[in-house]
Parts: sequence; structure tokens; C-alpha cells
Amino acid sequence: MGETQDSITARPKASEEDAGSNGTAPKPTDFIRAIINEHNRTGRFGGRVHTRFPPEPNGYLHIGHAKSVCLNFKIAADYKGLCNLRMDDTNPVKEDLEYIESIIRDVRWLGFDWDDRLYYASDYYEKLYCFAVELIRRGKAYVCDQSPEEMRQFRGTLTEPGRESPYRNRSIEENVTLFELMRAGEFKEGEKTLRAKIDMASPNLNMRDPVTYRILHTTHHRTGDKWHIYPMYDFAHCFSDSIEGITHSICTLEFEDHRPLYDWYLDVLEAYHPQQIEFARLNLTYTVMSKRKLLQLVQQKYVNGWDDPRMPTISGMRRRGYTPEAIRNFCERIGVAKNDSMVDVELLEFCVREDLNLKSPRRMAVLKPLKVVIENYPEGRTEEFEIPNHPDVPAMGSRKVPFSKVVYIERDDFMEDPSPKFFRLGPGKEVRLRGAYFVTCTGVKKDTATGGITELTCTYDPATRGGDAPDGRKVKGTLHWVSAEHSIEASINLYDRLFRVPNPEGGEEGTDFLSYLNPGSLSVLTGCRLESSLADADPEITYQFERQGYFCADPGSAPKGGLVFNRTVTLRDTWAKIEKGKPSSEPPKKAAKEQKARPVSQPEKASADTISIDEFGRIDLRVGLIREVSLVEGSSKLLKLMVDVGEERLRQIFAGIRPAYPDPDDLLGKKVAVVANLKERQMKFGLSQGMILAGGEGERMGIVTLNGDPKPGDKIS
RNA sequence: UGGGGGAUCGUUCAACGGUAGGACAGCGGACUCUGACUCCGUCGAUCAAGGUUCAAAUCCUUGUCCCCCAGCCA
Repeated sequence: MGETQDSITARPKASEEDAGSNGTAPKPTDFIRAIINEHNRTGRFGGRVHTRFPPEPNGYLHIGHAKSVCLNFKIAADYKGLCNLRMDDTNPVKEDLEYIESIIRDVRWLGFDWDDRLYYASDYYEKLYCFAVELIRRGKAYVCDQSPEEMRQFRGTLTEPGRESPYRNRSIEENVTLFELMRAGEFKEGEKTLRAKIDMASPNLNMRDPVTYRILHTTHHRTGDKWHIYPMYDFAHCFSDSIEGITHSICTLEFEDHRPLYDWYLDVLEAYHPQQIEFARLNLTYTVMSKRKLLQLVQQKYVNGWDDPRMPTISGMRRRGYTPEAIRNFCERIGVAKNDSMVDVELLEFCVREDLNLKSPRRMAVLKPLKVVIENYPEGRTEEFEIPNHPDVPAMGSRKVPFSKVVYIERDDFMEDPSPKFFRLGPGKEVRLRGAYFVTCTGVKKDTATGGITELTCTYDPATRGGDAPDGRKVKGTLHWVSAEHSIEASINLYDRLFRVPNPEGGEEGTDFLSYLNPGSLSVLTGCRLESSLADADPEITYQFERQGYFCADPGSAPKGGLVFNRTVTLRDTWAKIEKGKPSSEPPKKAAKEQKARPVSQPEKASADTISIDEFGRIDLRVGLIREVSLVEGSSKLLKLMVDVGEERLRQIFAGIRPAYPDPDDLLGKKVAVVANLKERQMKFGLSQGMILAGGEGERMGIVTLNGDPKPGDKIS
């Protein structure tokens, strides 16, 4: 893996002594390693560290799993221990061979190795069965005839104890016999279970005689029809860990109150006893992480399979062009703790860019072509420019890029009436075509019907061959380009976040996460023009299309449909930020950013279950002019606004935006978006007659303000 | 109202009784044949109230808020 990250974040030497007598602990910081260090100090596991990554093969691995994979494998590596890969396959109803294969592929792709230690809980079924029998013999388990319904009723509630099952006191012999019959398939599903005999009054619901084995007449993907009973997670997991000699059984927080059960099973049978440690699972903004929801997205076709590049799955990210190094690095940076956390997806994107910037060969590709004819360039002439594959890594070599009289540039790189800050092409302006010549725009051709720009004419300066002017004159802008005649056509998938909101799982009660799907998460660009060297692009390689972002050939759609590229991630785009912030909205910050619909135009394949225009139309959005602003006494958050929405009277609106406006007078005269048909609301401070649109929280809040010269009361469409 | 966890810059991780630090994001600037990269600067936090102490994010008390648990899922 060759990460140097560790040494960067590690504390200096002094802490190394945490490692204790065996001195193998290089990473002092996180709480898990602190526990391990303590174990090593006291000799609990004789200095041994053996972890495992135990996925259930009921779905594809996602970035949240990657966190766990990295944690387990890295801890093992750091302590010179081992990490097993174990399929936790105890529920044949949900599991599948396809998932097993994908998991193996993904963990390997992430860069981890388990030698020959690929295990399956199903390998232990026979042993587990014997453990269960022993449990019965020790009077610690019984066969129960209660139906699921009855069992639920007897379990009690969070605040009331449960009641004991009438079958709780069967004789050991009867239990053994019944359990054998369960195994033999003599009973119907749900007819009987094996239950641990613990304590129906325990405040921990997991200890109220939990089911240990249930009857399932389902063919198992590995053991076929051999078994009619399957162990439950708590039982199978602790003994699987125990059998494998795991020292540290690392899992997520929700298993914290399963730990007493984990410990109970092992203690009752006096088995080797690993230490379970729980950490907070990863949440990422603008996505969902639950396997159930991801499955739903796949099954209901909101995305095109588990490896859809918009999915947070490992296979989706691979297809999108993410690298294992970037993902591992991300997992390193987010750290590990017990706080519930929501990591900003921008950090992931940063890690991807960071890695890709170093190793992506540069190419030129025009996504939205605009034809440029260079008037003074000889007809029929072609020359080739030698352009480096990487500006900072000469070792990556160079390639020849053909140039001719007609080239394409990016439509966004031309403005007919540019602002002074726009240092790309405009009428009369001179720019550099990267690695080729300086050109000056001499003319603009338009479609007479639509007025849309169809073509540009330019002149070039032959003296600037290669991209430098001998007279030392500078140009502000450098554009990417392709020769019309030599370029190849491709379509490009632009991906944006799958959800419109940072936390699609945390919506108002009763709101389905699907309603937050981003209808613009995929936009397909056709007729893009690429430099010809991209014709046989290797899907394994992610290229940087200069000034655009990182892209890789889509392995899924290569064969017949022509060349298809996936956008991995955009380049940072400060210009877009300037542009966006330019017109009005004072503190656009996050508020504006979160609305960001990056794929600007283009046909969109709307794939989401969203509200319709009609529904949205029920909201009466009006232009409002802020006429008065005053502080609200007794509230640190509210401002009282008097807003002109084109009616005789001003509307009184209380807005919780004060933290963002230390000087509320800044708001005077601003044109804002007002929800005009909101039911009036009586607040402590007065009647609020509408709502203005804002985004963000606290100081990073911004209100939606309007450009141009709309009149108060104008409808916002 | 039971049990188990958790609260530190916008986000995330650290600080383990002794200067609240890093990363991402933001903002400003330098550089630039990618408005990229890089570099520099800057903004910015200890849930609250008490207490112990020369000294508290850290220890104690009380409170507040958030997450998880009533599958024959994992």
C-alpha cells in the first residue's frame, strides 16, 4: 500500500512507548489502538493482534465498508498481525454468490490481502451446532414453540420486563431431541426456535432469551440443502471470532449492546474470548449508506446496478475512476472514533483529486464544442504539437497532438460580452490555445433564427508557435482545444451527487429518502470531441481532461455504443465560484453551493422519484424587497423583516438568519425569494406572514437574493 | 419514563491536569501555457451551570441535547 500518511499524522517518538513491551505499535492515537496498546501492555493476548473483516454477502461493499476494511487490515498490518476475510453468511434468504464474488473482488482491489484466510461462517455450521447442543446440555438454551407474534408480546418493552416463555423449562433431554429434529427438518419455518436462557427481565433487550437458531428451509448458497436451521448473528459471530482466534473484534456502534450477549455465549461455553470494540460507522453527505436503501435504488432502477458510478459502492467508485489509494487515504483521514459523524463528501473528492492529480495523464477534450475557424491558417495544413502528458512529471512523457485550420474549443470559453474578469475568449481578445498558438477572435457567427453562436473566426500568430510569444507578451487565458478534423467523437457521462440534500436519510418524519434523489445526478453529453490519442483509452486509467476534470473510459458501455467516458470528479473550479458569487447574493457560501447543479444544461435522464412541477407550483414564490429590518428582542436568531411583495401592505416576516448578518442593515434593499402563500403563523414575537428562502446554518447561512431588476411581487418561476 | 453510547472550529479527527492543534471547507494573496496543482496568509470550537485545582476540553456534581435497542436481519 505504501502509504506515507501514517508518519505524517503520527505523533513524534515519545508516544512510541505506548507500544509497550513488544514495541510494535506505531500508531498511538485512535481509541482502538489505545485499547490494543493496553492489551499488549498487560499481555492479554500475548502481544498478538488478529482482526477480521466480516461482511454479510447480502449486497455490494460501499465506502462505509471500506472504512472498516481499512481499519481492520491496517491495524493488523501496523501490529504485524493478521486480518481474515470472513463471509458472515448465516441468512441464506438474503445472501447470494454474486455478492461473495463482488466482495472478494472489491477488498482485493482496495489493496488488501488475506492470504489463504478467506473463511465463511457457514464453514462452522457443524461446530456451531455442537456448541448449541452444549449450550442446551449446560441448561443455557431451550427449544421454544412460541410464534414470532407471541415472542414479541412476551419480550416486554423498553421500560417493562418481559415474561418467560412457557417452554422455557423443558428438560435438557427434550431440548436436545427437539433441537435434533429441528436440524433434521421435521418442523416448519417459524414453528420452533432455539433460545438462550438468560433473563427475560434484563434491561438489555438482547439478553431477553434471544433466539439462537431459527428454522429456514432455504437453499444456502454454499451448503445447499444440508441445513434446515441457521444460527443467528450473535451466536455465529462470537464463535466464528473465537474459532479463528481473533483478538479484536471490531464492529460498529449499534452492536454495543450486543456485546454482553457476545460475551455471555463465550463465557457459558468457556471458549476463547476476543475483545469486541465498537466504532462509529461512516456517513457521507449527499448519499445513503444503508444496504437496504442501496438495494432499493438498484432493484427499483433508480440507478443502473450496484456499480453505477453514482453509487457509493466500491464497484461504483471503481467504475467512476476512483483509485484504491484515494479511498484508502480518505479512510485514513476521516479517522475513527465513537462520535456519530457525517463526513463531507468534499473530503472524498479532495482525496480523489489529490491522488489523480499526481498520476493522471493529461489530455484535451472538448465537452461542448464550439467551432473555430482560423482564417489566416493555411487550408489543408496539419501540424503536430508535442504536448507533455503531465506538467510536473516529465517521466510521463509526451504525445503528439494534431492542429489544423478548424478547431473546437469549449463553448463556455467564449463570451460575446465578457466581464473584465473573464480572461478567456471574447471578440477581439487574444488567448493561447494550449501548446499551439495565440489566437485572436475576429468574428462571431450566429444562427439567424435562434441567435445562438454557431461559429467563431480567429486569426493566429505564427510567431507564437508552441504557445509562447517571442515578444514576451502575455495572455491571461489558455484554452484546451482539439482539431476538428482529427478529433474523435465520444459521449460523456457527467455525474453529480445522487441526492440533493446533505442528509437524505434524515428528512422530516415520513419523508422517503427517494424524494431527495437528485434528478440531475447523471447528465449525458453527446458529440463531445476528444483528441485522437483517447481512442484506445484504457478503462483502468483515469485521465485528466485539462481544465475539466478527471475522466475514464466506461468499461460497462465500451463495446458497441461508441466511446463513452465517465467523469470521475471535476477539477476545483474557482472561476465557477467567482461567477456564481458575482451577481447579487452577498453571502452565497454554502447556501448557494448546496443548490449547485453542476451539470449546467444538457439533456437529463431524469431517474428520480421527485415531486412534479405541478406540486412545486403550489408554492407561490414571489420577489420581495426588504424595506425594514429590526432585531427581535429575546431571540438571538430572529430578525424581523418588513418585506414588500407588491401588495399594499408590507409583510412582516420573522427569519432565523441573524447569526449570518452581524449588521442586519446589510439586508436593506435586497430582493429576496418569499414564499407568499405560506399559512400565517403566530409566533411569540408576532405574526409571521411568509418565509424567505435561505440555506445553511448559523454564520454560514445565506439567503437567496435575486439578480436583475425584478419587481416586488413578481412571480418566481 | 428502561438500558447502552456520544457531545471540541462549518465538517472531521487530535490534545489523556499544563500554549486547544491538524485536515477538509471558507476567505485573502502569490505563482501559473490547466481560473488546476503548489505556496503563503486568514477566519474559526471545548453542550450548559456549578465545584476541585496554581492550572480543567480533560477530574467531580447537576442538567441539556443527539444516536442505538422491543427481527426467527446483520
